[in-house]
Amino acid sequence: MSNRMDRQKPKPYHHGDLRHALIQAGLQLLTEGSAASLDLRKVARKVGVSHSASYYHFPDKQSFLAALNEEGFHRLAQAIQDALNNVPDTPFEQLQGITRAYLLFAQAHPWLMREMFSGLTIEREAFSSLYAASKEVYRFYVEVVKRGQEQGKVIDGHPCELASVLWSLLHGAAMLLIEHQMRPYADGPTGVERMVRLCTQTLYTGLGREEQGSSEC
Amino acid sequence: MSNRMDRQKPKPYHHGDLRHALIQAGLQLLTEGSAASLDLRKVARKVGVSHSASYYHFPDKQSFLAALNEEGFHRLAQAIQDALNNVPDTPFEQLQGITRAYLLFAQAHPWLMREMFSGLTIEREAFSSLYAASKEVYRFYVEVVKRGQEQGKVIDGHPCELASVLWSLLHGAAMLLIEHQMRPYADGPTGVERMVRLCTQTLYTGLGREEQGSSEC
DNA sequence: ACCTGAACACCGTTCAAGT
DNA sequence: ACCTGAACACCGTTCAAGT
Repeated sequence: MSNRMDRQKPKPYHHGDLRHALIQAGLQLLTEGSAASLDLRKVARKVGVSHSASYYHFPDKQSFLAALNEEGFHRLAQAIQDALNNVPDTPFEQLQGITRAYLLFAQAHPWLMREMFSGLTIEREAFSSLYAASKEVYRFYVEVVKRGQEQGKVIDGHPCELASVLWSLLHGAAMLLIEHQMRPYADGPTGVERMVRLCTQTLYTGLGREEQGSSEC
Repeated sequence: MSNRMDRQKPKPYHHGDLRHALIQAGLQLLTEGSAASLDLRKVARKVGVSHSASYYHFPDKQSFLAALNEEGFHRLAQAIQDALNNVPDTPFEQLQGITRAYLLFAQAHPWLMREMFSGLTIEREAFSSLYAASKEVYRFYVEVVKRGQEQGKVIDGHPCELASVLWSLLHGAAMLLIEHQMRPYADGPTGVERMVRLCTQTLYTGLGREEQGSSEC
């Protein structure tokens, strides 16, 4: 995304592109999971640079975390995009694809997801580009709802509102999943797939039913 | 819950029931919202006690936070209980009641909710009583699903699985709500009520529809 | 323009010592 | 049994100084 390596890496003094390296190291630490909350000095150490160096690129820790979150949203959006591209253009399949992408992403990057959505470490409102990145994800939900409505397969209603409900279910499922709050049926890859089907089905047809007759299943 | 004040508050040396006072002060700081992440020394200061005093009651910060979370889950369970008691015994009403209780609780105690579900500050597995407290909340979902099934108003399926989906939607909605991720239609009390209806409706009848004919609404 | 090193305030945790 | 005070390691942030 950033255009900093188009020059042939002059490596002028100590580090060619420190800002980028810091973010990368931060994401790395996040995947290693050692991060209760990211530690600026540890990140600097990992990059092999003085701890005060980062202050040239980020005014404070919160800004650094915001940059991490932003990258996280970009990757999440990419994952969703890829999933939608590899799935038939029917509302149900799209819904299922987006659900699967979301849950698998969360399972693959639990600490990143926690960082992105904890609400503890940064005020999202204060960082407009971060807000934009999160909207990027949100847009997919709106798109899926809209296309479903055009095909007459999704109920009427303001697409943004319905998209919010959709996101809510995916997000809640993702978070409870990585907090191991829905064991044992959601452990491992097969468990996730089971959860995907459950969520999709619920989103599509709901939990209630009209007919009172009992049916076996 | 703890039986420490049945003696007539002897106030023996400096503080009669420090453990309880620390938790109370922590919850207080959480409601004041100044808490990016709780600060043991600040809590001690608020209680008017030395910062090392808390280490007699909690082995470390994480244990203290676990106690806070536990209290949070108890309060959440209580709020849900109250809501269910004041609502007709039909599955739809119960679903709506539980949804409303969850969202209102989150809106009233955003920092507590973030703390409880961030997953950043404590490992929930390590604290069995905390785990039990969260199950206390989970049980309500299972109950609602089961009763709905008994009345033939909820689809077949393992109650725990369906309850997980239910919790997912509520939880995601609550978190996105307090992160202001679903503005503008969910600001203020009327906005929350709108969200409650949306979530309940979606849970009950889903987003999809079979009939292709267009209907105005 | 970009980075280092020393310095400061502050937090989590420990431990010997107080009542 | 319950609490204090000094002490230590470590983090976020600043600032004068280096290249």
